[in-house]
This record gives sequence, C-alpha cells and structure tokens, in this order.
Amino acid sequence: MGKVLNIIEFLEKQDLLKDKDQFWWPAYGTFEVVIGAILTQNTTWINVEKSLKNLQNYLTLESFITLNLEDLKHYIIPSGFYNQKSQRLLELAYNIKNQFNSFENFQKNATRIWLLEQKGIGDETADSILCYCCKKDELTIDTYTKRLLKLFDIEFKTYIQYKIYLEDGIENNWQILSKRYKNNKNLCYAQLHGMIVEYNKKERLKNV
DNA sequence: GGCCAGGTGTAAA
DNA sequence: TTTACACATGGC
Repeated sequence: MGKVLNIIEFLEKQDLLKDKDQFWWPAYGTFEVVIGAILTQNTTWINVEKSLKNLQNYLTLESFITLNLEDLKHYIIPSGFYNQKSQRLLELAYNIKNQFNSFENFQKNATRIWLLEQKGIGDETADSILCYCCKKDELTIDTYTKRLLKLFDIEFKTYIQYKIYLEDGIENNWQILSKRYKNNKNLCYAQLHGMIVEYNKKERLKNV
C-alpha cells in the first residue's frame, strides 16, 4: 500500500543530501546537465567532473556547438567511451539547436519521445535530462533504484513500470510529501533519484 | 588484477 | 523479447 512513502522516508532518514544540493544534480537547469547526463553513462561522476572541467569554456549550447569532434574527443577522454560519446553529444547539440533554436526553447518544449529518438539517449538519460535540465516532473530510474526496491520486495520487468510505480506512489501521498518538497514535484523527483544514488555510494547495494 | 561506474546500441538467438 | 557484447577510463 504505502510502500513508496516508506521507501522515501527510509531514504530521508539517512540524511544523504547536503543543504546546498537542492536539486542534487550540479548545474541544475543548464545545458551542462545534458553534457553530464551523456558523459556519466556507465561512468563515475568523478571522471565526468574531469571532463567537465576540460570543457569549462564550452558548457553552453552556443559554445558547445563550436567544438570540433577531435577537440571534444580529447576533452572527454577521462570519462571513457569518448569516441561514442563525443559523436553523440555533438549530434545531439546540433539537433537541439536546429529543432528548438535556443536552449531555453529546448528546456520548455523537449519531450521524452524526442529525446529517445536521439542516438545515445535511453530511458534513464532522457528522464535525467527532463528532470534536471528541463525541470520537468519526470522521475529517473536507475539500476540502484531497482536494487533498492528489491529490498522492499518490489520488482518489475520494465523501466516504465518502475517509473509509473514510484510516480504514482508519490502522487498518492502528495498531500504528505508536498510540504517537505515545497509543493514542487520536480524537487521531490530530483531529490528521490539523488538520494538513491547517494545511498548506493554509501551502502554499495549488490544485485542479489 | 578484477570489478564496477549516476547506460546505450546493435546483433544474434 | 531476451541475452551478449562493445564501448574506455579511473578508483578501489
């Protein structure tokens, strides 16, 4: 019944997020989130930070699209898969520019469907871009979410089933949760995924 | 030295 | 519709 609320309260008790990390993802609401979302695929955030630092002059959409492939490749070596990721990032940036014209317009009008059509963006990356870059009410599911839910005897087959289960659970308990999350569902989704990632860094959930 | 990271795309069974 | 594998660096 109220399992989702139990899980959220379990995480809240662990005190996993620092006050300054309101939305958990660094550079929340900027184009940098798009870059980070691709770079962090199967990669530690420490290594992503090294690449982001190399890219410090190219973190806006307008500056990013001035990069050439070889330079970009070089800058993102620390976060691995640099041949794929450089290609996919540049193509994604061009598509955003061509189809939405501006980053602000992309933030406003990006959809899950459109993102999933882009090469290099799957379910998880799509949701993290929607939530942390576009500020939409979309919850990100990852391997850790699935492992954590398994501890509470909850298991599904598909990504979407996990997403619906948790989003519905939050909706059904929103009267309680809204007070803690400033009546902002995006903040709740942002922090929930963040808490789960941080919980795993701490506890190292194994896939049993 | 082996395993894992804030996954995705492709191809084969 | 599932499974296996490539993609690559760096921390533990």
